[in-house]
Amino acid sequence: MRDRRTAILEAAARVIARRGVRGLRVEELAVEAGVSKALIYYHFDGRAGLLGSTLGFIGDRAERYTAGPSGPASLSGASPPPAGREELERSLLLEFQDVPEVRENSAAWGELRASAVFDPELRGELARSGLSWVREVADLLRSATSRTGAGVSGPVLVAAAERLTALLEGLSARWLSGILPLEHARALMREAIAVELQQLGAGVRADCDRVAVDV
Amino acid sequence: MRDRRTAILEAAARVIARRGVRGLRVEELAVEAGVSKALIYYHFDGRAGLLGSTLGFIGDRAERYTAGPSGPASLSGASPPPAGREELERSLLLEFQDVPEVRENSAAWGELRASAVFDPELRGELARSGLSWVREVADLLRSATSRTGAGVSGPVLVAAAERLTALLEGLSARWLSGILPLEHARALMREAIAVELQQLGAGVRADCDRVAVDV
DNA sequence: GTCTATAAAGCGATAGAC
DNA sequence: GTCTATCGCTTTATAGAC
Repeated sequence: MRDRRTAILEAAARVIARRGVRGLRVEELAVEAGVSKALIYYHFDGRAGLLGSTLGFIGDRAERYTAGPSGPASLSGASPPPAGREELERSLLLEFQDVPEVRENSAAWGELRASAVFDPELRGELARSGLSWVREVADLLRSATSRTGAGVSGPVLVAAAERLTALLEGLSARWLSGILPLEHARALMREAIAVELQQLGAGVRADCDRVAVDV
Repeated sequence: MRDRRTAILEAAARVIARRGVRGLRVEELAVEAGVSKALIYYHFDGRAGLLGSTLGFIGDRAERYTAGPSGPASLSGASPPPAGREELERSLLLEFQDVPEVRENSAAWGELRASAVFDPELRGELARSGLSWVREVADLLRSATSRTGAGVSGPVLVAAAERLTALLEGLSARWLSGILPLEHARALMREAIAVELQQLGAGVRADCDRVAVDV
């Protein structure tokens, strides 16, 4: 195991995912992390400081697994990144998996985002992580449209990225609160990607033709 | 002022919008409502019962201002509902206004949705309200596409409605947490509506042609 | 750095008078 | 129906030993 401080942050992410930010009790966190309560106060500046650090920790971790290799498959070779659209879909659908690490990160992230509405101290980190995420998705959109959609301007890509990331957060919230099945959320996300790409001029041309025929 | 019970619910919506569900203290609510703590326990079944009642109250209020007339302008006559697309935009952009009642409702709704992730008791009401909202938006989409997009199937409309409502929630969360300016949120929402409508075959035909020319 | 023990405060909930 | 007063548990936070 890594140093105690990191162990506490990992435990905090787990507890937040399970109980929410308001449900996080320093004592429960201590048990989860296998340390004493006092040690948490030694390493962090009270409960508030702990939450801030945890938000940063979760943001970093999310960037790591979003930007990283696409799992076991990537072991098979040092091939250059896959075609833009696949990479885009992979990246955005990554959040919709019922595996502990992902669910934990999504839940914790959603909690901290919701908490930021009432706690201005958390907004800085939230804005920072959000911005880099939007930029990343905008880049993926550019790659995905580089062949067919040449000449798409930056702001248009950024707007599409903002819509896709905001949609992802909305769908994620519904999934986590149990009112939207996982597969349904994935399907809606995939469709949204297709719609945005088509709008940017990278969609399957037939779709656009079909629509025209309907008229 | 109405009866005390209603006054307490109104105060609860205000406090939740200000402090969040997590931050709601019975004592603070008592001060806000101008009553004693004990009276709250007399009218509601503890804190949990109070939250449940408040969720219902907020849901009803949201339906009222979503389905209701479009403000002062509607005083001018008993004209039938406006063209589908305008009505759709009006309905979805209604949530993005920096007036107390709307902001309060949005914030409280977002809070209760976030709380439902960790409190299964809140999910029933959430699912009920969410479903009727999706249906309403799907109906508006049908109206907006009835001329040019004849023959669009129900499930396709529902999926588009689900994407738009989920996007709205995602954008709303960002607006309320102060990382997305109100006007930017409105613009993104409007664009999303345009993109979805075009996909459904109701968009300005020229857009699709333009894309085809780019190839 | 890490623990045990304890102080201090917060908060939900109730009793009982009016 | 509404209030004042208070109880009692929970939770944050710190003191001080090792």
